[in-house]
Amino acid sequence: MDAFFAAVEQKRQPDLIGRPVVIGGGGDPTQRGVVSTASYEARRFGVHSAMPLRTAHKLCPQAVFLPVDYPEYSRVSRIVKDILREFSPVMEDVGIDEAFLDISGSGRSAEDISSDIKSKIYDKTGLTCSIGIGPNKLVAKIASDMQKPDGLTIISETDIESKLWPLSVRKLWGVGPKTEAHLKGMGIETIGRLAAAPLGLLVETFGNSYGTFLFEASRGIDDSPFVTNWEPKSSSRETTFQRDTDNWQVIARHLAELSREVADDLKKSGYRGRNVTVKVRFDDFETVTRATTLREAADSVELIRKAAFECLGRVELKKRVRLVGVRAGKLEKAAAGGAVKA
DNA sequence: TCTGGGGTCCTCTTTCTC
DNA sequence: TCTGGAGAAAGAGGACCC
Repeated sequence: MDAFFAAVEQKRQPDLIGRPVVIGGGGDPTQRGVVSTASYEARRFGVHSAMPLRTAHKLCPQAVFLPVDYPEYSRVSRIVKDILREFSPVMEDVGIDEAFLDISGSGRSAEDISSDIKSKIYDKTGLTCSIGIGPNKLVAKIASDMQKPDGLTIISETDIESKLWPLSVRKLWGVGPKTEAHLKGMGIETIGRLAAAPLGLLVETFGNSYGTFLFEASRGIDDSPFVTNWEPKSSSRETTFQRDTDNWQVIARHLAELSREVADDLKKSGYRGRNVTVKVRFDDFETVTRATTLREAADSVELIRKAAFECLGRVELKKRVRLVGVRAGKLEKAAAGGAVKA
């Protein structure tokens, strides 16, 4: 979906159409938070996702800042996903505003299906999307990014060299800022240059798994399957304080509250965690985690909180704390009926 | 001066168990 | 009882995604 959160807000508040809109945090650009989505009007001022709200406000003070309204975006997301499933039962969710669709068995042309999908989504939601067609998920994903908004890009196996190779390595799904910088240091800036690198060098530099991935991805090779049903592996809550703190009471109060939220989330989703991890980020952004394994999987506030405090006790609180978080991992499905104890 | 929150997966090291 | 090795599990950190 194109600038999804911002587009949903512009749809329900039409006076926002044509204006720079920035969605993020609590919607107050003087508070801590980052940009989730910026409308295309705001992007012209240099505002982009993951940018601190304060920075966005400096770049574009006239923008309308709004809080993230997940329930509403999820509602619209479900409408979109339902439409996609009409076109193929093989759909893989990629977050709230993206999905992969396997249309290889449809017998229709990609252009046909794409224009059908676009018009159906527009009819039901008033929103536009960008579609990428490729021989696999990796290539389709890159294609979907090439023409936005409201784009359609088709890349076939024979287009890999001409369409993929000139692009920055950063365009590959799985190459982030760290790897981009590392590759740049090796003189590799484009996907084409990456494709020219010997497998041995990549494996030596990045390890077997990631090195092989880079080698294949640069050639447009991706045989990863569609993941059509997904089980959660962990469930977590974390908070960044508005001001860094060294007040143990404040930290403890938040840790207790986060533990409660994690337990609530587990109960609602019908899972129990076998493992509890506490995360602490200090004012210099150093982040440490401490984990503990429970005797048996739990979803009770008491057990999760107790484990969380045991973990916190192993963290040396030598600097001001910026963030605390609690995560339940090693999830197991709660036994039937276990979640409805009165 | 800044740098969210919710996730996944990988790697390395340590600890446990046989 | 001590020792060492192999392999699994646990713990910590880091990179990446939306």
